[in-house]
Amino acid sequence: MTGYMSEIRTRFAPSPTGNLHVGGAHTALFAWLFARHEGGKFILRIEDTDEVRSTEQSLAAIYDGLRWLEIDWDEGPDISGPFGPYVQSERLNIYAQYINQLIESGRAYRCFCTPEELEERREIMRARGIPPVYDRTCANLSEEQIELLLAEGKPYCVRFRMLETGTTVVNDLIRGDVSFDNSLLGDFVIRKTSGYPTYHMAVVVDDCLMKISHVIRAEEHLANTPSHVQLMDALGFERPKFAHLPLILGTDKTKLSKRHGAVNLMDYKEQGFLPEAMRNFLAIIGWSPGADEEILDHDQLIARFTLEGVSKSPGVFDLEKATWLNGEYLKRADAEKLTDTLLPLLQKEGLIEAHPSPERREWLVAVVDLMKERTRLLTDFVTWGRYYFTEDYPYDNEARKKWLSKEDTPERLDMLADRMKELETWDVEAIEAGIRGLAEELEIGAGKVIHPCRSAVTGQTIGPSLFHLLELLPRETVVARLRRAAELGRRGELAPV
RNA sequence: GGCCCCAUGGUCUAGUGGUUAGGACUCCGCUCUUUCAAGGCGGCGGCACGGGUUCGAUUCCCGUUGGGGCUACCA
Repeated sequence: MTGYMSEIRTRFAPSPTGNLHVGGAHTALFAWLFARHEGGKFILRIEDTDEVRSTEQSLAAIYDGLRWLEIDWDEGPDISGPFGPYVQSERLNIYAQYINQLIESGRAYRCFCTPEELEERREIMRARGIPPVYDRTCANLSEEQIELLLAEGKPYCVRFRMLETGTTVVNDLIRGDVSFDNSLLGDFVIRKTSGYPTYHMAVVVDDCLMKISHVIRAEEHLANTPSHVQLMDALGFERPKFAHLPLILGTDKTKLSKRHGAVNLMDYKEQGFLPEAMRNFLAIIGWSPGADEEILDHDQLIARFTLEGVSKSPGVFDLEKATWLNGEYLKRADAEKLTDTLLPLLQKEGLIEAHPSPERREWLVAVVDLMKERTRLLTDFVTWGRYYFTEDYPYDNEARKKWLSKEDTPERLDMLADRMKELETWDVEAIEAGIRGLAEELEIGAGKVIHPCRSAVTGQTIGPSLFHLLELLPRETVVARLRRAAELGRRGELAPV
């Protein structure tokens, strides 16, 4: 057992300003996997220091997304814990205390520059090629000057006084030592004019107060880390360990964002992804177990995950591969369980009643079992499996072209309908025997009966084993469909479109 | 522009101072079957470039190039 002080604690600290982004889910997953692998704690903390953009709705969306992926947390806004509250807007007095402490010790100072002035000066610095950091205009205001400005009621923010010389070295578990030249780092704002702390202030105070042992976050924060580290040092906090994860990129290799299509994690649920597949997929972007394996379930991911396996370079979100992986999960899925997740979708499409009877459900499980071999997304069941549920299914162009519009098809379909009617029993063996028997009598290949039949009954040229598929449909339905296609064919209504 | 990070096929990646550089997705063939968007088999395709170090570099160092991130009173 490790002692309390050396307990592994990681956190995911999203800001509730939108849905749970795929990138955020990736970060959360890695931090969670690390904690779980190490037998530590995973904390959820809400960083709502952006008073303007934070919403209650986003918070709910974050919960939904994490729960969907089965990422659970040990401490958080909804379950409390020894270091709460876990919502930053409820910790304002804590930050205020540290900010005041910093002002008193001289490591922070009031800045009366207006945003407009700052912007103007930044432009000039940029134009001259000088690092556009705060020029410290207010860094050395005298007590009198400050009193005066305060008396005037001039609005101000508070800035942290960074070290002016030397280097700040960030030891990153993934990238090694990264050094930054202090002279290039500016005094950043720790308290906004509104009185709210900035992210930089809150994140430092909370990570330290909440005893986060490993700050695992996306690489976009690496450049901010020297500032955080100096703040921690000034506050007398012990530095946590850092691990900056590679970013997820879009196919154009830039940071994944809205213009790359779906970036909201839950959009993938809508698209028909299974949470375990998405979790697996996210895990293997920027991480590898080292061996030639990539299909890993919940427990395997936890067992294999290490920071050493995390790569330094960013990875592209390849929807093609995600879809393939989802298909693998579908194949391996338990038909009963899969039926449960599919039911709402089928009901939404109006393909099945709200409360199927036990028999009906049993039938559905058989359909799902037959279909899951060749599906890649949950939505495939709806688009490719329509014919199991309704007579209102389309005849696709391949089926029309190759079989349904052929001259001898109607007659064969009618003969097959007769044959099907006469079968003693309605099961796979009888159906197969009936179909093959007809082909033999007609002295044609079995395919010449099978394909038209599939085309007529499913409207498609592809699908599961025909005999098994027919067995799952009522005999009358099959006969009716054969006759209907024969009739439509004769009337020339099944020509390719 | 400045600072920081990164660099193995189109994509995700394994890997080593000496390997036929391995796997997966995609793509393309072939094959099985009643079909393929299923299965099986096979194939195309890669160490960014230039210098070093070394008997030998994909691997170590430097540079270049390329890509990305940060440069907010957003997080």
